[in-house]
Amino acid sequence: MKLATWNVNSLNVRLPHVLDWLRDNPIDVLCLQETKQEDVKFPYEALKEAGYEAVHIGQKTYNGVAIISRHPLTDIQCNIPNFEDDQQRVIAATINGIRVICAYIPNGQAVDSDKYQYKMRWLTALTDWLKTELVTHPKLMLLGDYNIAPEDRDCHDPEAWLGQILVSPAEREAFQTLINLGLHDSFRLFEQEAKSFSWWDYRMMGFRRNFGMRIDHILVSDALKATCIASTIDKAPRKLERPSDHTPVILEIA
DNA sequence: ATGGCTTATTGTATAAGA
Repeated sequence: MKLATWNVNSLNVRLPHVLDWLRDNPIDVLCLQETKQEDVKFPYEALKEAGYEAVHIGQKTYNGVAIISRHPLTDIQCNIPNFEDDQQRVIAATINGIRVICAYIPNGQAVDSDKYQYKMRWLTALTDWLKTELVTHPKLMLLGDYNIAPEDRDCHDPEAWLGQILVSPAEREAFQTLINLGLHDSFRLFEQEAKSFSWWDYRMMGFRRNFGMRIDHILVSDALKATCIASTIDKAPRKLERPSDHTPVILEIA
């Protein structure tokens, strides 16, 4: 089974890329972030024609997450339980016995901003929820845009970014706290090229110069670790006309 | 390099992303 995560930066704009990508790649489950559309506009029909079921929670302009799957989705959960949040950033479903959680973790804007405080609060709530979720669902996977580059090697220029959002010590500690629940960064279970990134700024020819960050991740629980076969980043969609600034991260499991 | 891009919006400038 192959699962992937992709921040599409508006599904309205990127639907052709998503459909083309699904046609060309044998993906079973795709988690999307930043659909930026209300549920009434979500392209259930086009995805169904492509052979996928979908669940989505969205809003106008910002955020919005979806899971699309070739296999049945059950026990749908939207948002983090007991966490007051008017932003649509989490959707979860059970697929083939695996708890699949799709998350769009807040960006944070700047370390001295309210949005950064929200990001940190949000990460705490996510961690608390996952702790209980892991008890009932040992086979669990957290896929999404984390807006955190866990290590210096996940950043094209750690010195320039020192202390900034995406790499700040508190964010990296929060990532580590997730790992300490018994999760594993599946991309790092395998040998990878140096300077592997999943996002590149639209500005300053970021992609052509490979000025990027690895901020999209697939964490897997202890119970799934041994089933992991390969993890890759597919840069092809980032090379298309009008691309998302993120590109898909893929995990293959047995 | 604190942004030169891209998205959406009851728009014609602003907010947000990362």
